[in-house]
Amino acid sequence: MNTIKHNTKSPAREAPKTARGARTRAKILKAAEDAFGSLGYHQAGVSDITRLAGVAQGTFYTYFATKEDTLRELVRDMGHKVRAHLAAAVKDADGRLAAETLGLKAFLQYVADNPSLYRVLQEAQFVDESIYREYYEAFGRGYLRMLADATRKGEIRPGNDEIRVWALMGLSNFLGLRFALWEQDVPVDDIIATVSDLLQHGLALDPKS
Amino acid sequence: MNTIKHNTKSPAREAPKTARGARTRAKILKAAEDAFGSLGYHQAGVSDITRLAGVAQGTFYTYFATKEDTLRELVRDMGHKVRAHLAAAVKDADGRLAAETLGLKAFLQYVADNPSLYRVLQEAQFVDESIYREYYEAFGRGYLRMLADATRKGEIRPGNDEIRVWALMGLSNFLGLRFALWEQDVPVDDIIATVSDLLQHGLALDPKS
DNA sequence: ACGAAACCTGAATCAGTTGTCATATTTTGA
DNA sequence: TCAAAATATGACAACTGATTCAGGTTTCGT
Repeated sequence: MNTIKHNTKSPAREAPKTARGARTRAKILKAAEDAFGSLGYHQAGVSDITRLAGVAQGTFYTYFATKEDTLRELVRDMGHKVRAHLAAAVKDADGRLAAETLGLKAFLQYVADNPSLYRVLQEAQFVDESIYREYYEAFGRGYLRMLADATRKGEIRPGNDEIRVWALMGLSNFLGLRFALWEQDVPVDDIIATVSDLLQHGLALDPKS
Repeated sequence: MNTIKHNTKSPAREAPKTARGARTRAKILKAAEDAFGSLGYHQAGVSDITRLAGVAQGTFYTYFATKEDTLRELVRDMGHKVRAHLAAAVKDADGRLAAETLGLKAFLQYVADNPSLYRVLQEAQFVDESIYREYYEAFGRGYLRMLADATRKGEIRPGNDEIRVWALMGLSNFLGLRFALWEQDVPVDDIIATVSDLLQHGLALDPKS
C-alpha cells in the first residue's frame, strides 16, 4: 500500500578515517555512477559496482549501508556539480536573456559530457522521490532568485516567475534529452538561436510585420 | 556493456479468442497500470498485478510473455489516449497560440486525472528505451506537423520548428509534473496565462515600453 | 448434449540479489 | 618496531520474485 521505505535497519556507515579509505570510497562512488549510468540502477548489481571499482563485494558495505544509499549520495553530488557548472557559466552574463542562452549552452555541453546525469537522476525518482524533488527544487530556487531579480530590475517582462522557472527547466531538460543525450544531430548554435528568439519574442509574429 | 535486451526468448502470447479472455486481459492491463502507477514497475510484482486483477499468477502469462511486455503495451496504450485527448481538445482552436494554451490546459487536466501516466512512462525509459523514445517522437511528429503548418501559414514567427517542438514538450512536461502531479497549489489559469504571455511575447519587455 | 478449444489455477522451480561475517592485510601512531 | 585500528576479502546464507507446468474449469460450435 505504501512505497516509502524507512531506514529502520542498515546502521549508517562511518566516514573513512584514512586516505586509503577516502580513496576507496571515492572509487566506489565513481564506479556506481558508471554502473548506474550504463546499466541502470536496478540492472546494476552491487557486484557490478565493486567489479568496476576493483574491490571485493564486502568492501562496498564498509562505506555504504545499501545500494540505495549510494544513489542518494550520487544525486546530491551531481546536483552540486551541475549547479556549480551553470553558475560559473552564467556568472558574468550581460542581462537575463544572455544568461539564459549561456546557461542553456553550458547545460547542453554538460549533458553531452556527463551522460549519466539524466539516467541516474531520473531513476532516483522511483527509488527515493524526495531526493529527486530536492534536486529540482534546489535548482528551481536558485533559478527563481535570478529571474525574480531580473524582473525587479525591469530586465524582463513582469510575470509569474515560479511558473516560468518550471517552464524553463522543462525546456532545457527536453532539449538536453533530445539534442545532447540522444542525438547530437543539430548544431548547438541553432538550438541557442531558436531558444533565444523564443525568449525574446515568443512565437508571435513581429508587431511590425 | 549493453543495456538493450532483445526478445530472443519469450514466445509471444496470442490474443484472446473469446469475450471472457478479452475481459481478463483488459483486467490485467488495468491492474498493471494501477500497480505500476502506485508501486512503480520494479516494486510491483506480477503477484500484485494478478491480485489486483483478481486472477491467478499463471493467468498473467496467458496474455503477456513477460512483465516487461505489459509495460510496453501500457505505454503504447497511454500514448494513444493522451494524443487523442489533446487532439480533441485542440481541434477547433482559433490559431496556433490558442491551440497551445488549450492543449496545455487539457494536458494539465489529463495529468491530474491520470497520475499513473508520468510514472509508467518515465520508468519505461529504463526498461525499454525505444518505447519511451517512440512515445515522444510520435508526440513530437504530430506537434511538428501543426507547428510547421502554422509557420507556413504565417501564423507564427518563422524558426526551427523541430527544436521548438522539443522545447514546448519539455515545458508542458515540467509544468505538468510540478503543478498537476506533485502539487496543485497554483490555479491552472495562472499557468495558462503565464505560458500564453511567454509564447506571445517571450521574456523581453514590450518594445513600446 | 458433448467434444474440443480456450481459459484459469497456484504451488513449485529457479536464477539472481543483497547484505553478513570470520578472517586476512594494510596503515597508523606512539 | 609493533600492537591497535582501519580497511579489505570473498564465500555464502537468506531471500526475492519472475516464470513454468500439469491439471482443473468454463465456453464455444455443432
